Amino acid sequence: MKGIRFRCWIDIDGEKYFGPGPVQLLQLIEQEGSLSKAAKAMGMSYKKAWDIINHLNDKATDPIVLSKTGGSKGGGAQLTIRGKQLIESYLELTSKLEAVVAENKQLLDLI
Amino acid sequence: MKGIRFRCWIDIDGEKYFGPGPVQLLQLIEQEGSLSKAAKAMGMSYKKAWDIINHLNDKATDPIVLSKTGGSKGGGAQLTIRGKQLIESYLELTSKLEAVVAENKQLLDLI
DNA sequence: CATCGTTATGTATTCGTGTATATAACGTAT
DNA sequence: ATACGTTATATACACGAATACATAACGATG
Repeated sequence: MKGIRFRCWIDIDGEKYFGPGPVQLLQLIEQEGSLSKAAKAMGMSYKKAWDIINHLNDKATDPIVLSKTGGSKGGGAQLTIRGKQLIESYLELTSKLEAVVAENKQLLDLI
Repeated sequence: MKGIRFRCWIDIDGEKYFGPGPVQLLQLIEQEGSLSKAAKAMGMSYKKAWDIINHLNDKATDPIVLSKTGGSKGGGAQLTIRGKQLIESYLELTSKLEAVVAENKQLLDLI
């Protein structure tokens, strides 16, 4: 089966900063309230998930995710307002791109 | 420096078939008349370039590149009409996507 | 028929990335 | 004070992909 696909992401200083992977991870964090559960839910190692979130917070002017250790539930993680805005704006953009792609599927007739 | 980037490609049966790399390679083949020169021009090993072209022709209903061995110049490669159409249509699509991205740069203000 | 530059093809090796594994720190509740 | 589940962090290992390397085939030309 043939199909047109695309990927859109944000670069900072030439290196990948934010894209489909982080989006899904943030959505799962919002849903689960936990970084380890979010990582497991998307079949990703905790370390990689943590690296992503750390990088996200590190390079941004305002934090994207707030996390805490200890407590009865062991700790947890949640999105900031900025984090939620970031997801929303990104999804808005990708949905526009998706629409353009859908309008140009005749490209597939060439192969 | 921050920026929004994207990549668009064609899948066949879930695997990458055609994207930015092959586009550039095809353009250089058209310009040079040679696969080895095209590969060298984009700093790619000849083998990888050949694999790409082979895969391109193999999966398509009509060939994208015609090549010949031997002769006074050793051989050569050139695009078919289909190949040229493919490049043109692909670039048309990506330029539309580029326009959408450019209209949504305010996303960057969140980080 | 020897030469030449290209296409065609296989194999070995390097390298980056993700995963696995291990350990520490944290703080609430029992 | 102990237990628990999570965040935080470092190191070692496995895997796949890209690259380097090596070699054969091809055919016009002189």
